[in-house]
Amino acid sequence: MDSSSSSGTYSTSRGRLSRPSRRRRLVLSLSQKDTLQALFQQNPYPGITTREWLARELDIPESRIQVWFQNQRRRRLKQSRLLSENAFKGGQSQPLRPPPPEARRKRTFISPSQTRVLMQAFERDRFPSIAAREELAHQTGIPEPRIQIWFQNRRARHPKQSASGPVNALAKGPD
DNA sequence: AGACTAACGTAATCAATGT
DNA sequence: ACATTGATTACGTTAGTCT
Repeated sequence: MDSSSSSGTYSTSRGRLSRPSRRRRLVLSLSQKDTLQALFQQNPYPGITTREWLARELDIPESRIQVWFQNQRRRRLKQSRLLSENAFKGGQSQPLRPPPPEARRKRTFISPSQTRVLMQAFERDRFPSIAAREELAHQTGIPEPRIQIWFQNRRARHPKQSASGPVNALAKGPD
């Protein structure tokens, strides 16, 4: 399978018998990491414009850029905590608060018919694999990263209603 | 085998949109 | 005002890469 649509290399899916549920892991090149680190130093919270510019510049999907920044912020926080584990005397050690300057991604509109497709898929499987998500993306025309977010939000807001419990567990007891 | 880290999970929250 | 819901965050976990 190709694996060469970008300058980044993807893992060669070691022929796992169980179908992979995650997307193949991206391996960043040295120069890609360089650019990411440089931009991170300028702004650890890049907006959609910067992320999309980076995505084009590095030939990496924007969603992967976004995840890289999420992971990198965490690495930085952990690291700075180790450095200042007991040397917190100078005052607050700059909690790296998020002053979100740049604009977010514009809200994606999902039509009722698209929502129906997603709902049906959700009932079949609340944790769709990358293949399933891409299939849904193809069916609906919604980008796969947006579908992933849709499922995350859906799971959080519609918790499983006791799969093995009684069907009518709506009434929370009379008062 | 262990370190590193991309991918992915939840929970809370921000924010746009519709009522 | 308020409900709904997409987007973003911090933080924890899973799993592929590399030494």
